[in-house]
Amino acid sequence: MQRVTIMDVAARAKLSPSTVSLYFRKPGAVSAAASASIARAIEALDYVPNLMAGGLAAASSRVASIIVPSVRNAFFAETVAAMQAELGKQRLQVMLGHTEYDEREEEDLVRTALSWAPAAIVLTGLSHSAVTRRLLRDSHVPVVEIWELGGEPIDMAVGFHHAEVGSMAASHLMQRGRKRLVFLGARLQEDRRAGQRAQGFVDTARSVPDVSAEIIRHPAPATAEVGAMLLAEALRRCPEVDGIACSNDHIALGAMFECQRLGVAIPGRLSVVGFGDLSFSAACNPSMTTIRPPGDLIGKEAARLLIARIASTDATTERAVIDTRFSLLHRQSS
Amino acid sequence: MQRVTIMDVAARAKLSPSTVSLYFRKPGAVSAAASASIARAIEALDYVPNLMAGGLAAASSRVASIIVPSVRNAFFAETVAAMQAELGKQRLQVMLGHTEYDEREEEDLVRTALSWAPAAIVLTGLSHSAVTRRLLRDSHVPVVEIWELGGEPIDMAVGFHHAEVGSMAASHLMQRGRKRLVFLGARLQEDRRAGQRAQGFVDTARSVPDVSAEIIRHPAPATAEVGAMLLAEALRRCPEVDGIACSNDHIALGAMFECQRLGVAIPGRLSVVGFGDLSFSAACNPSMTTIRPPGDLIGKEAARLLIARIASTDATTERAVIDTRFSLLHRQSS
DNA sequence: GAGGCGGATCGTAGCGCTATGATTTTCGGG
DNA sequence: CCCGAAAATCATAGCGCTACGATCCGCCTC
Repeated sequence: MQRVTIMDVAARAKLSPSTVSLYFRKPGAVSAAASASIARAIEALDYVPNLMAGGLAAASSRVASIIVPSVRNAFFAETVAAMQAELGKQRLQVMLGHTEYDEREEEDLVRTALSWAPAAIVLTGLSHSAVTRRLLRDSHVPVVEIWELGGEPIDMAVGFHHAEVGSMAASHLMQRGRKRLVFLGARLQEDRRAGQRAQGFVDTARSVPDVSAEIIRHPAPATAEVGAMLLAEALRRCPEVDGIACSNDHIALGAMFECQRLGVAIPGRLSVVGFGDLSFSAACNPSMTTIRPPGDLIGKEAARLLIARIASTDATTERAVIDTRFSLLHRQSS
Repeated sequence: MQRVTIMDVAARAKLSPSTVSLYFRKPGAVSAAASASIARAIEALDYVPNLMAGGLAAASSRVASIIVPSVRNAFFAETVAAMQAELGKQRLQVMLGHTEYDEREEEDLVRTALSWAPAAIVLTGLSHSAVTRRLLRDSHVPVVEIWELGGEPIDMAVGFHHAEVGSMAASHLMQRGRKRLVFLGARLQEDRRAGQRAQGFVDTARSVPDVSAEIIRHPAPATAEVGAMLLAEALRRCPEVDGIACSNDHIALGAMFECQRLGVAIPGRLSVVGFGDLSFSAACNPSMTTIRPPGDLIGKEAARLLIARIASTDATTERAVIDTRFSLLHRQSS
C-alpha cells in the first residue's frame, strides 16, 4: 500500500513513463488513443502527481512566491487575489509571505522562496536590502516588483508613482479653492509609499503662492480611530485648515466622523480626500472623494508579465516597467 | 557555474553531506565545531538548500496549503495572516488558494495541494465535495477546517457556530426592547455561514411571542451600497421595523448611512447590529454594535493544532475541535 | 518496393536531498 | 589505561520525475 507513481500509471496504460510524463507536460504531443488510456489509468489508480519530484528533475517548480507587507491590508489582498486568479489559470501555485514592513523579514522570505526554485518571485515596493537584491539577481528567477515606481527595479515592475498621488490630491484641493492644506498620515516611516504620497502632497502645495501645507503623523497603523485623532490634532495645530488629504481611506473616514462629531461641515468648511476607494468610501455620507489605486490591475499585469517571461525560452525578454496610473474619484467630501 | 549543493558545502567543511543535512534538520545533534565550520562554508558558498529535493527524499514538505474563499475578505485575510505568522516561526511555508466560494474549484485546489505532499491542509468551512473529502482522508495529511463548527469535520476544526451569532444578535435586539426584526443579508446562498447566521437570527426571534423576524436578501457581495439598498427595502417591506441585524459590518455601515440620509434615528427609532467589527465599526457615528469573530485567534489556534500534529510522531493525536466563541460589542447603534 | 521523413513512443541517467543503520570518536569510571 | 556507552559522524540507497537522445512506425514519394 504505497504511493501511486507515474510508473504505475504507465504500466496500467501499457505505455512508458516518458509518455505519461509527456501527457502532463505537453498534452498535444501524445496521440488521442494514448491520452485516453492514460486518463483511464489515472482515474482508476487515483494518481496524484508528485510536483516535488517533477520540480527537482526539471530544476524549477511551477510556484510563484508572492511577498507583501501584509495581506490584512486590503490593497495587497486585492492584488494577491487577482494575481492568484491569473496564475492559477496557468497552473502556477502561489506561495505567500508577509514581511510586516520589515526588510530583514523580507530577506528571509526571499531566501526561503529561492529554496523552492520558484518560477517567479513577486516583491512589494522597490526598496530591499542589498542581500535581497544580490540573491535575486544571482538566482536568475524572474522578479516583479509591485505597487511602486520611480526607482531602479531588480527586473520588472508594475505600479505607479506615489508622489504623483499626493500631488494629485493637493492639486484637486487647490482647484476647489483650498489653501490651508494638511496631510494626515499613519505609519509614514514603515510605509514608505504613504510617505511618498505625503511628500508629493506638500511639494506640490508649497510650490503655489499663498498655499500652506503640512504633514501630521501618527506612528500607529492606519485605522479610523487614528484618523479621528489626527483630524482633532490638525484642527488644534492649524485651526484655519480647509483641505485634508489622508494616507488612506481609513484615516479619511475617521477624520470625517470626527468632523461630524465636532460639527465641522464637509465639504462646506473642510474638503477631504482619501486614498484607496475602500468598500465604504462611495457609500459614506457625504461620499468620499478618493484616489483609487488599481490593485486589481497591478495583480493582473504582474501575472501577465510573469507568465510571458516564463513562457519565453529566450531570456532576452525586455525588462518591462508598467505604470498602471490611478484615478481621482470626485465625490461629495470635496 | 552550476548550483551549489549540500555536497559542496560538506566538502568545504570537510564533513560528510549527512552531517550537513543533520545541521539543518536537527541542529542540536551536531557539535559546535562542526556547526561553525558548516556555517562558514554555507556563507562562503552562498548555499541555498533545495527544498524540493529534501521534500522528495523525506516524502513530505514543509508546506501548509491554505484554501479560503478569498483573501479579499478581511475575515480570511486576518486568519491567513495570523496563521502564516505562526507557521512561519516553524519554518512552514504557506501556499494559498482561493475557491471564490466554488466547491469544484476547491476540489482542484486540494488536488494540486496534495501534489506537493504538504505537511498540512487548511480548508474553510465544513462543506466540501465528496471527492474532496475522500482525497483528503486517503492522503493522511493533517487537515484543519476553519471558520465553521457544527458539522462533521474531516479531521480537526477551529471556529464557532454561526447560528449562535444570529441568535445572539436577535437576543440582544430583543433585550433592547425591539420586536420587529429584520436580517439584512448579502450573498446568502454562496456564503453558507452568513446563511446560518440569518437562520439562527430568525429562529431565535420567532421563538419569542410578539416578535417578528424576516430576512431580506441581495445576491451581490456584501458592500455598503448593498447595505443601503437593503435597508431601504426593509423600510418599504416592513415600515415598523425597529431592529436590524446584518450579515456583516459593510452591510450595517451602508444601512446606517442610509438611515442618516433618510432621517431615521439610530438608535432612537432603529437599532443596528453588525458582524465583523471591521476597521471602521468602532469609529463610525454612532459607533456600531457588532459581533466580533476572532479571525486572528482562529488562525493562531489552527496553526497551533497543525504544528502539534506535525510534531507528534504517533498519529494517534486526538481530533481536536476548538470552539473559539465570539463576542458582542455593545456600542451606540443599539 | 526502397528510401526517407516526421510524429509518437521509449530507456535511462540523474536532479539534490534524507533516512537508515553502520562506524568512528569521545569520555567517564573502574 | 582499558572498556562500554553515548555522542558524533558517515556511506549509501533511493524518493518520483523529467530531459535527452534513441528508436519505432506508418505513410508518402519516386
